[in-house]
Amino acid sequence: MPINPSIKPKTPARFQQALLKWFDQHGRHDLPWQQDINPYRVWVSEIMLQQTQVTAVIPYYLRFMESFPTVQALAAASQDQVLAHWSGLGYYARARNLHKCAQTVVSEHGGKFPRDVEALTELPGIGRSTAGAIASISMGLPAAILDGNVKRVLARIHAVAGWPGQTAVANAMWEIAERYTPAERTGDYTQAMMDLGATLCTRSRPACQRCPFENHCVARAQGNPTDYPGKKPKKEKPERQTTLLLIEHDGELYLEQRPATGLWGGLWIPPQLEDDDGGEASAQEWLAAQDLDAREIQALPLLRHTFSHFHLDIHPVWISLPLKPTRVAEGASGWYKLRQLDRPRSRQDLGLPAPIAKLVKQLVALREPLLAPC
DNA sequence: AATGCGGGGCA
DNA sequence: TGCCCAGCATT
Repeated sequence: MPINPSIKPKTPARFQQALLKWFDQHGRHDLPWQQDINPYRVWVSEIMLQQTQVTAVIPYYLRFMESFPTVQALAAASQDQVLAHWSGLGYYARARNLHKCAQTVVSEHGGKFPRDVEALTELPGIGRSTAGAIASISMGLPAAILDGNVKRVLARIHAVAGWPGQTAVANAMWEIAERYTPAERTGDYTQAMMDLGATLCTRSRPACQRCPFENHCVARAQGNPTDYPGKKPKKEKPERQTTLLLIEHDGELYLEQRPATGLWGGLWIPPQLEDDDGGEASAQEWLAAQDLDAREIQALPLLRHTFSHFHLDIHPVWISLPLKPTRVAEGASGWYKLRQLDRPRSRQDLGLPAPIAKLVKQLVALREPLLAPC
């Protein structure tokens, strides 16, 4: 790829024109949140899309909208119901913020999202970019966004060096984003930028040949579009160990609710021995301490779950009890049918972290011959 | 196994 | 203001 130093990005007006033309012809217009557009629907989609790709979000979004069609419905729901709908998406603090935000919109804004970026930003879980997306897409206001897709597109077109996590780099990109954002058709422009980043200007193997800015992109001219945006400096992830006690009686599993904030906040998991890699042996110890008798104990294969800042090695131990104990945990806890836990639709009031859902699935497979004799 | 995604919250 | 925090899909 020859380097052409004379290449220049388009002026804002030409940029908008080319982008909107591309969007009209090749962009996606049939996504669920592009139908019946209103602030509530756009807001929910934006929060989900912050962390997950479109194809994964769609089923969650449809289920969410079916259960909570309005901000009032969401505000009236229990946090457990909301977390259950979020179960498997990750970043559960966002679901908690989503719920809190709905209640704020109802109690302090009469059930209407405020029609201005600054006021939107005050709401829990809504930052500058998400506020811009809601304002432009659902209200037609001339507000800029700078999500991951837009960062990638702009960083490449202008060959912006550095990692966008750095304040100076982010500020430079916001300035470019504001400069390009048009006063007319702002919502279409916003969706077009996100669409371009998601479908053509992808992290790896960008489809530059099909890009409307192929001949006006500095990174393309340099021949190294994937060098932009700059990478986050990486650091070592520590490893932590934990033993999970999958306590089962008669097809039911014992679960406890996590504290409201922090890791897996508000979600339901089996009793946990933290910083423990003893597996079966420490499970025996725990049972003795609880004065419980197990009918059967079986260590299951190690499950490594990686969080953003550490690895968690989960040592699951399946414990089959002959009798259901009367013991009650400090916090919320309960016994739940394994086969219901295994079907998201039938555990509408219970959020499970992804690795726990995976373990439940394994357990069901293990138990299936016993549960459903043919 | 590495990567990245947007915002909250704390020193 | 600059860090650290958080869960999963994709690659």
